[in-house]
Amino acid sequence: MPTPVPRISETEWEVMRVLWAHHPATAAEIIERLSAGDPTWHPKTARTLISRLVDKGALTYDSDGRLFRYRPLFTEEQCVTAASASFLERVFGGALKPMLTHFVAHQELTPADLKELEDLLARKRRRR
Amino acid sequence: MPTPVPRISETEWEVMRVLWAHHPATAAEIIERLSAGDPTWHPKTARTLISRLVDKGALTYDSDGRLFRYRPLFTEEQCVTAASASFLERVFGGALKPMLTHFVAHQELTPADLKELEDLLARKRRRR
DNA sequence: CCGCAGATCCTACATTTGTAGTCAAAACAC
DNA sequence: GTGTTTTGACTACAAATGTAGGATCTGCGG
Repeated sequence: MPTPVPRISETEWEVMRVLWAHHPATAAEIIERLSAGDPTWHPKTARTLISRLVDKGALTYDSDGRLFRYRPLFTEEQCVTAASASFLERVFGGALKPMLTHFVAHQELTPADLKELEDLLARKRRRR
Repeated sequence: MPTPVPRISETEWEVMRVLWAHHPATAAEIIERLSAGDPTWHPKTARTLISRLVDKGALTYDSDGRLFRYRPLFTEEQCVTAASASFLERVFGGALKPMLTHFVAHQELTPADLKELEDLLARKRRRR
């Protein structure tokens, strides 16, 4: 069976997102991109998180001399799916419709987005 | 300003859900309902979580003799909103449409649910 | 060759979370 | 009224998380 997607913590998600967007990448590159988005990132902190992600099997690397080029072991899709299922269960007790209703009701969407989602739902509905 | 919604952990959510469904409630009642849903709940564990929730300001209680009747200090709506915003930010980098698309694409919805959501979106769209 | 910037490795430490156990006081059963 | 149960208070302890600091190695600049 496939290794289950490891549990990724809040700050670890930021590291993963950087790597999904662009990999492989060295620690320095990752840190670079992280602090571009948020200057408060401490390099040491980022390195710790990278190591932990390797430990928990979310990342791996290829050594290039003494340099490591990191890359994700799971796609963003896989991790998103796992985290979403967990969130749905935790906060909405697994009930999907209330969850979607909540977001649609409370958040902003452009008319174009609304239309697009409407179409997606309509297609999905007709396809059954 | 209003006290911010405290951060509620995974297992704590189960305790909160019991209280949102029915409050005030004594520890014994809460434990009762928890183990009804999942017999593996240990009473001691539940009590610890209740205390922690009081500590972090998510619950309060009225003493009735030496008995405590607990009740939520925030509505389910408030906590759901906070947790949802945090999830959206963490997993989807704050992008709502991809999030909705993901759920619609990956989860099961009855045709009736699909229709209902479609209508909700349509109404929302026309109302602007 | 020599020191130094930068890379990885290892260590640190307070908090939060999951999961209970112990203790003392009160209430209830007889 | 004495032993038992119940309730809340306090304690325990490992794993995960957030946030770094220090030690070591090493290739590059001189």
